[in-house]
Amino acid sequence: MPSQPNLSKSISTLETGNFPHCSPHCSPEQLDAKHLQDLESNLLHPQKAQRMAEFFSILGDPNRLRILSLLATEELCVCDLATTLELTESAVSHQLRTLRAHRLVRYQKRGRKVYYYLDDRHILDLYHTVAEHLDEG
Amino acid sequence: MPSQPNLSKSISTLETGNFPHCSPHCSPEQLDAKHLQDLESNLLHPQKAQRMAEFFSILGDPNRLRILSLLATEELCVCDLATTLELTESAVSHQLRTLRAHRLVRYQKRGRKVYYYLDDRHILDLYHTVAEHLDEG
DNA sequence: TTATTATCTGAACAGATGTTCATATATTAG
DNA sequence: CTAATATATGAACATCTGTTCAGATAATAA
Repeated sequence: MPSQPNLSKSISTLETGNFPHCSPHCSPEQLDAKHLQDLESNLLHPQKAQRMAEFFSILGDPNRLRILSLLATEELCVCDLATTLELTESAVSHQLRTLRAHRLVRYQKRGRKVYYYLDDRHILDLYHTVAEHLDEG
Repeated sequence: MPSQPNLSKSISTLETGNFPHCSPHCSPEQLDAKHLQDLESNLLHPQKAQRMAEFFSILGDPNRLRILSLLATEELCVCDLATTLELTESAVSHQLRTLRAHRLVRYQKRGRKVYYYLDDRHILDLYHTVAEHLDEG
């Protein structure tokens, strides 16, 4: 079962999009206690960072992304995915297992075939945001 | 140098958010040539999938995410990052190298310190989209 | 029934990844 | 100048990851 933490609040301070580049922090002295406390209030906590990292890691594989790109259009069975992607059925099955475990896809068995389909449309937003990022020079 | 492909067009078919779960595809026959051609037109091509996967992989490490969460608030030098995150300066430096190589952070040298800051505010959108995803039960 | 098809799974293996350690470079202090 | 500080870097190492392979399960076909 994947964990479902609430991360929105912990990153609320990031929402302004205001980056103080080259702010007056040129002091050669150490981090004082107050400043360090400020920093830690904005810091992503280890557990949450871990969960977010795990999620991003799932999208960090080209074959998983290609599987998702196919499933975004229509549901497909393992053998059709394998044929289209030119991968072994075993490799596809292993990847689908990962995607299933993290609730990115669901499946429905019909006859001896198993049809997979996207479970989460937020992934499309991620696609688009990354696409935007990569579009910029 | 990170590549900057245009991915928007190739995923334009994903934009409807319309998932034909359990569509009339129950046929036991093979993929015909036409259907396979349709699929391949929506398929993320290997090179593009590779680039997107590399980008997601960068965000797929908890310590890199924690570095970014700190830099989202203010620029910081390596030693301050290391202190706050309780990592060695070497580990932080290695991670910053990765973030630098993929243009997620920039740096400015002042004296013997090197101050890093976020280079890309799209990362905040990614944060939020993932947060939304993880918020759902 | 047996044979075939579709999928799943664990083990093994190779390749990638992140940290540590030692060392190098560069800047400032004394 | 030398010493100390801040960062960077390559090698070594352990761990993680994705694929292949062999074998297991389940459903259909003959």
